[in-house]
Amino acid sequence: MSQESEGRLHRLRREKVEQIRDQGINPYPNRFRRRHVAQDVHRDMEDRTHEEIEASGAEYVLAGRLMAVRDFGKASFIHIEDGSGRIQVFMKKDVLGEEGYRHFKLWDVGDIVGIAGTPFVTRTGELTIQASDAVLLTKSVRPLPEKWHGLKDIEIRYRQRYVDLIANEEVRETFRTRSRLITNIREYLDGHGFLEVETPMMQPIPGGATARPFVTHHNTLEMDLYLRVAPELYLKRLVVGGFERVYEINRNFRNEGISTMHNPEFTMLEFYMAYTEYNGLMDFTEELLREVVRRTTGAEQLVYQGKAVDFSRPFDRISFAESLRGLDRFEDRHLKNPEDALDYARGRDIQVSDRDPLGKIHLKIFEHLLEPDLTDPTFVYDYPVEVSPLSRRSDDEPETAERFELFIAGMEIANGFSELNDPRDQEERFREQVAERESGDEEAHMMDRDYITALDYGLPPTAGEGIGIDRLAMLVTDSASIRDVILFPHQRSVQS
RNA sequence: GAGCCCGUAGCUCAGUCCGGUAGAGCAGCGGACUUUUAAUCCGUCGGUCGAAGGUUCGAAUCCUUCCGGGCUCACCA
Repeated sequence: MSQESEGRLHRLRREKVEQIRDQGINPYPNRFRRRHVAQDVHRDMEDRTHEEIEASGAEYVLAGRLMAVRDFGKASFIHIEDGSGRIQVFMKKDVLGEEGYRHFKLWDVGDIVGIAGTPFVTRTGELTIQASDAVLLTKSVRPLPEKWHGLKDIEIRYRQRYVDLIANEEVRETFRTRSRLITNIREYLDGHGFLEVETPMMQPIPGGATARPFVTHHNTLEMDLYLRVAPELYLKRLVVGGFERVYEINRNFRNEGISTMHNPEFTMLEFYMAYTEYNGLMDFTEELLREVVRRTTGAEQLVYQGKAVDFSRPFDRISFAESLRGLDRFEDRHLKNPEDALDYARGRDIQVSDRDPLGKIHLKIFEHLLEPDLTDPTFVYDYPVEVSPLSRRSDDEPETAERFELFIAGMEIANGFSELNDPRDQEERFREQVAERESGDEEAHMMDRDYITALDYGLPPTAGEGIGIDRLAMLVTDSASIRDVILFPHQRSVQS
């Protein structure tokens, strides 16, 4: 089963490599210069008649992986595939010569090969290169998955992504789309005066989110370091330093559960805008996403797992409390009284604890009963302050945080808020977190004195936000699992 | 961490309910075929049935444990 197992086919092909060497042929030469890709041929010959194509006399030098062979004895049709696509090649003994055709017969599906030739159109209408020259470039010694069904085994697809990418065109397209998505986000932010920065992935004090970190150790410094759970506190230090609009697209690491929505390392966009508060941030986010989705997919509407999602209309906005009030039989007393809220949750099979503060109970109710139904992009704003330890309190309602989350297709996509810039308030909240940590909460924050010092110098009024890039990639590629948009998702290691 | 499901040839899958000589297609190998499209036709090789133990005259099939994966839940974004 394992990739190390000595399959019969693998052994035969390795023997074949030795036979090829014995014939004086290098199975891995590197002096071939490709001059064209498959797409060049398709593009050049588009809109031409068969006669024009054959009369063109155009010469192409192509290279790629041999994906299919249809052998007729003294002639063969093959398909080769390169980074741009596929092209059919006609291998004819008359043209290649006795020796050339014998060389071709050494090829196997999966080999990397180079060919030179001229285009024509076959009887069945397929644009094809008639090869005048052909050379083996890289011998492949493992059999490819089946041509028709492809590779379906999810475990092999994730563990040996290279095979998945060879076999499944739609997987390649998914990762191209992901890349385009990120490029479009960068361009949008760069075009709006943002500076892209890189802040530490290894941090002495992991901050900016409530999550269990991974720990590592630096030998020379003789200190433990944590893989970051968020770049937040560093990015805000940069706003203190005068970079008024900054962003970072990079990995975060959280030592927590794995699911279709969670990978231990995941990619997050975090950005900060000075002189904006959370309402301005919602406006900005809406324009950013509409534009990025349109540039990435070509439309402002998409279908995710059978559900239509519309980015073209103004995003829905509803306050957290208002959304709860819309629930069946949810009354004011459930909003104000923790015991009533507990009853409400337990009556609907939501796991809550007597120790949960009111805001946390409300959040659990929201997550179970409301979040899954938020299909079109929806901002939910004004969260309970108890579940928003990093955001600024509302000046008018101190129990409410100036915070919003954006939900799309039932997924939490973004989390943003007006930043807390009062150093004494921040210090106090750190102290509370430290107390929780000492009473056993591993996710609670540690004290970050230097961050307090930075705030002492003065953080201008600022709003900041994190957008989960993997989840956004799931949306634009219609992927059901986060592992389908991460090239190498983590798997348990195989015991041999 | 808990529940449910899955693991059979290189790949895609039957066979497991109801125990009785491990199958198919593709790929491979040999042969025919100079415009095919999952090419076709003839022949042929290929298995630690995830692993270990147990029940049984006999286990891919029933039982137990373990390994790996998927989904749901919990935590989280």
